[in-house]
Amino acid sequence: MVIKKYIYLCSMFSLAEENYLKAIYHLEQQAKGEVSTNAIAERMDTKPSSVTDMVQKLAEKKLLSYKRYKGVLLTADGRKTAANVIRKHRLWEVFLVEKLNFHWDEVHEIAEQLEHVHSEELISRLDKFLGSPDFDPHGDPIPDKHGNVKRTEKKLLSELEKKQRGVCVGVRESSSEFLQYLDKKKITIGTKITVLGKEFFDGSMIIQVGRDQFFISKKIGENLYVQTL
Amino acid sequence: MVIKKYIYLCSMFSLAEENYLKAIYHLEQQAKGEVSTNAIAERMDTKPSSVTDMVQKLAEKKLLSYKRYKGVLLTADGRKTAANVIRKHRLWEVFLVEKLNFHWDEVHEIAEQLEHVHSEELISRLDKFLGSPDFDPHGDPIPDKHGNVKRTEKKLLSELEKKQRGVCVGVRESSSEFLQYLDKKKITIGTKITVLGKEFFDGSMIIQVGRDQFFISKKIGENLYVQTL
DNA sequence: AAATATTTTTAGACTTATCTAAATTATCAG
DNA sequence: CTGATAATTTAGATAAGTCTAAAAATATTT
Ligand SMILES: [Mn+2]
Ligand SMILES: [Mn+2]
Ligand SMILES: [Mn+2]
Ligand SMILES: [Mn+2]
Repeated sequence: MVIKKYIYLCSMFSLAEENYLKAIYHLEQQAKGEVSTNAIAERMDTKPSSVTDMVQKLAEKKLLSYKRYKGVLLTADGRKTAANVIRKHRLWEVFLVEKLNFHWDEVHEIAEQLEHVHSEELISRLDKFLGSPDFDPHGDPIPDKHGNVKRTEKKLLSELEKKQRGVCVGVRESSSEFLQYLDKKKITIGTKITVLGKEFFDGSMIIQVGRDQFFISKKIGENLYVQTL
Repeated sequence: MVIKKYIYLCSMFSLAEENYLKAIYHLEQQAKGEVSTNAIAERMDTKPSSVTDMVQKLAEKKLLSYKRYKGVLLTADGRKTAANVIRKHRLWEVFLVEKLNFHWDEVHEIAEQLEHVHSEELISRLDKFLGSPDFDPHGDPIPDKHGNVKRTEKKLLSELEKKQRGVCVGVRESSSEFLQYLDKKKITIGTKITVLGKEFFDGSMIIQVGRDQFFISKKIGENLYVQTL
């Protein structure tokens, strides 16, 4: 029996290419307009010179548009490819939490690997197996197979005013530390939160979660997404 | 947010290293004794010179013992590492067939990718989720977490004599073509087969499967494992 | 508008994993 | 035992993706 070579190469994009596309996709959403070389380098924890190399390669492949010194923008192709990687990442996260009982702060690293497994059929069946979920365990929307994302109305908890009420629909940061803090405070996706007080000096708040009332810093409020009720 | 680099590198072995270890492990089982450079090259579909390079690297890492011109043998470490990759491959194959309803001839390629996802916890949970299966969809034994394999008594269908009866417990080759042939003939793991006749000239047989009786070539008989009843 | 600082790109080097071609060692037949 | 053949290794090249250091372009200050 002869083993097939180039599992990755015979698929369309390399692991490195997919990771760059994903990073650029996310950066495009945050800061509207061209994405800078340095921004990509920082997000990917690489050097700007490496980014320039890769960006030139991706431009040749028509996945993004690039003019020297002017930053990049994904093309329709590039955006679709990136969204598909993100779709896979988030579906796998759902699998890990719903089926393998991982905790929501443990799944990101593993999904970073699983998202690069190439098989349309696999993802289509995984999606069905999971009941075609719309959101991942952190409340992030799962793009459909065409790369379209249903963007929902949500704001940061820090944007709520005194006496307003919201339901937690997602986290902006999903580090273990932050997610574990939320667990300790019994906050998860779907939890209802009422703002009892807000301090303008430092942006801190007093909130009510279930029967508990407690203080949260500005940083917490700026990393929790809610829908107002 | 900063993305962690080197998901693969911070785990112990590279994709290429794991594939070499796996290939050598399989070759060791077939032909007892040292595994030759050419044999590895053929199985991996690479050139012998590439094999020499990799084998020298793996020897430095104490995963195998190597003497120039004399072939290689896995060390205990090397064997355990290889068995663990095979464990992952086969568990994922079970997942694909049992949970995602893939057909047994569709899962190998996808498992070739999934087997390189690094996370002990993932595999331990996957194993539990699947009910700690002992065999993969092709009847191959799944090594335990220490790399131990329960080797079962099995022989090739071609070794059976006239009037002997056996139950299919595995396939030696698992190409799509062969597996689809077996489906057409309604043979799968667990199917009972009776040898009605055997032709010494060409090794062909007449067998009974359920109510059907039909002719099979030597090649078929040499790729089907059975346990005699 | 010129000087300075920052960002971005280029040039050249390194690592991993691969290849071809040539050299070396082993094996086998006479 | 010796020469031919086969197997294996070495040497040198290549491609992908990264890095450092230096050059070039852009942005910001004064
Ligand atoms: Mn994630
Ligand atoms: Mn997520
Ligand atoms: Mn397989
Ligand atoms: Mn198998």
